Amino acid sequence: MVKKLVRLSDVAVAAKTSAKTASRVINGDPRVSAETRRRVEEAVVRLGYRVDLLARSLRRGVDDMIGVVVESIADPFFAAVISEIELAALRRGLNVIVTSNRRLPNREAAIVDGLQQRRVAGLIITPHTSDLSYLVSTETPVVFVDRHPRNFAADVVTFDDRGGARTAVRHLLRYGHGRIAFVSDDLEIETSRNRHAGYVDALQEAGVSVVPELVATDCADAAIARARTCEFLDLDEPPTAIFSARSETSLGVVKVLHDRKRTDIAMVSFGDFALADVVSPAITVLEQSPELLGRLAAERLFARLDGDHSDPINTVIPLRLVPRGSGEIVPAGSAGA
Amino acid sequence: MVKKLVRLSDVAVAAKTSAKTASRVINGDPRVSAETRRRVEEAVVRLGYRVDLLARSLRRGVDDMIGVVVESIADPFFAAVISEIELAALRRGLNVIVTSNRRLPNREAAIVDGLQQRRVAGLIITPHTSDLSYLVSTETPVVFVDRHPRNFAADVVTFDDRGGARTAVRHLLRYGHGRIAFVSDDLEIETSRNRHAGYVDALQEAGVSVVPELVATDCADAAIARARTCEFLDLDEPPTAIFSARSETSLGVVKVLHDRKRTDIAMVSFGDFALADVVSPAITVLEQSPELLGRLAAERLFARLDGDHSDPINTVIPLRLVPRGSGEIVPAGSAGA
DNA sequence: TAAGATCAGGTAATCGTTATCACGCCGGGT
DNA sequence: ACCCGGCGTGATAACGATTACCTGATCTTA
Repeated sequence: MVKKLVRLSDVAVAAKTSAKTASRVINGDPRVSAETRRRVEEAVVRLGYRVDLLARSLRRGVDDMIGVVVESIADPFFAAVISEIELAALRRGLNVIVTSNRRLPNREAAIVDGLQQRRVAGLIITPHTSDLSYLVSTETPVVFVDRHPRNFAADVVTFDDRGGARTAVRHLLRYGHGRIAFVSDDLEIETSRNRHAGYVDALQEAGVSVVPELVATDCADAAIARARTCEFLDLDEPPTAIFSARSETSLGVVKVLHDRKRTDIAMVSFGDFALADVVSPAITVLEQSPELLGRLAAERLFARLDGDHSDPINTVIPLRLVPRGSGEIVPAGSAGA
Repeated sequence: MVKKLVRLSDVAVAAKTSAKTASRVINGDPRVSAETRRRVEEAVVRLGYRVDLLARSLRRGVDDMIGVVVESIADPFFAAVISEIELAALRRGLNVIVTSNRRLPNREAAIVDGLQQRRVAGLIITPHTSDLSYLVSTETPVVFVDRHPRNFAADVVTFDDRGGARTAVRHLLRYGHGRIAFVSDDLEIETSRNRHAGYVDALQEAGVSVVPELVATDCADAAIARARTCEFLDLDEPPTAIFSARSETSLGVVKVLHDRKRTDIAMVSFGDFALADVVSPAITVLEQSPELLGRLAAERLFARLDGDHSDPINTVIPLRLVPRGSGEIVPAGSAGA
């Protein structure tokens, strides 16, 4: 039924030599005479031989593949991260196996387990649960992205979430806003927590108190962000500005502001998104580059693969505020900045 | 250096039985006595044994992994397709290797080659080059998505590109447009070609001739689409409507129309995108569901994996026009539909 | 010229799992 | 009493490539 595959030993026979020598040719070992090499190469082509990567990896003890675990593949942010990692891996002759935890509590451990059983060369993980005990005793190099793992020493690449949020909120404060709402994902997620902390930092240093009714930290998707934004606008004393801590939630906020034609409400988004510069007013964003995140993570991982045994490195990517209009709206009745 | 892994034979020794029997327990073979089973399970837990998936796949001849080849992982469309495939695979206990051809001519063959050398259980491919000779002699089940392969019989799942484009252009014609521009990616790509054909169909059946200067088929990204749109608008006789054959190009078109405040120009986009309903005017789109595409492709592939040997099936997903405003703009000086 | 180095090539073991096949053992049908 | 069949089990051989280790032969070099 299944067509017999061509093995290395078949090639060896055809080239009148041993499997070992054929292997040498395949792997570019220089200690093979030109003549033998030629014969082997000819046999490879003639028989249509192709290395069995599973067998090779089994023997070598490590697969030429890196595992990537993100929250969601469909999220443009993670999609960009993955894409960049794949590109870097490609250059190094590695393949990428992508998995998403979809925020399911037990899924992360199961995924990482599975990847280790495949003997991946390395892992790049966006930790969701904080419990990483499942890989405590691992030899596999791991790099964490976007979030810090708890109780686990490894390279981490993140954005300056807290500092960035502080910058964004300061920006709004500077334009005279006193009632600034905060929209984010669950505070269980480290990025949300840090961005919230930055929000609080900025308000406190300006002597503005944090109003609980202006803080919504349960926006797992754009739809929920929409609902919360509506609630904000329906308050007796609605906010004059909104800081959205994530692109996904920003889509919800923008949608509501647009539907209600509230061009008087300022807004800054943590994270850029498509058409942010096209809607009216254009959205002021804190620019974060998922590509850079992916690239730096891949570089770190590769360094480890190359035997870098130094202490874990913590890379923090700074963020840049890109004013486009929505963040420079002054509150009604104000004289402006 | 490398910690010795626990092997199945170690488990066997600890459980005072043979490797084969231990294997039987691991794989849920019923022909093991309860007592032996218990001893093996205990040993597995005590030693922390984990199957080596590489070894298992080598022995079995097939890896529990499916390979997915798309054009770009970062493209929201493909990201959604991949995400859905991954979900389906997860339910079946399979993992997904994701690769992108990035439109590099030789890359596709190399990728598929590599995946086959890994003995993937199946492949889901968005064919880029039309030459698929590299997998002609394959046993591996393959499903093509979004585009048809040339000279290769296999399951294919696509959208009704031509019919959809026809619908979109008819829509514009109905609103009185006579000068309708066409913006798309290269016609080398089958989807572009089909959508262009649908565009021509609609014009011809309405007795409108195709004007070459209103057709731009070289828009590989949003930036080029922007440039072409500018050129259209600068013509002596500019179009009154634009049909953009892809979400990516639509972003470029929308950007220009917005920058120039040309709210008098109608537009329909093939493919929805974030904020399409928020910009002004909201963009009328032909709704295509990448999730459905991914799901159907995965279902087809799984059916093949389960031994379905019937003739290749061609699945075509219909599209729905979603009027939102931009497609219902009537040309200046017209009385309307 | 002899000892040592270098080189091409080969043999056999190994990676960890699973398939093949054979072996006792027990109960039931004849 | 005897044979058959199913069951639980295990020894051994794959799966396909690589690596550790070993041959000879050729080439240096003191």
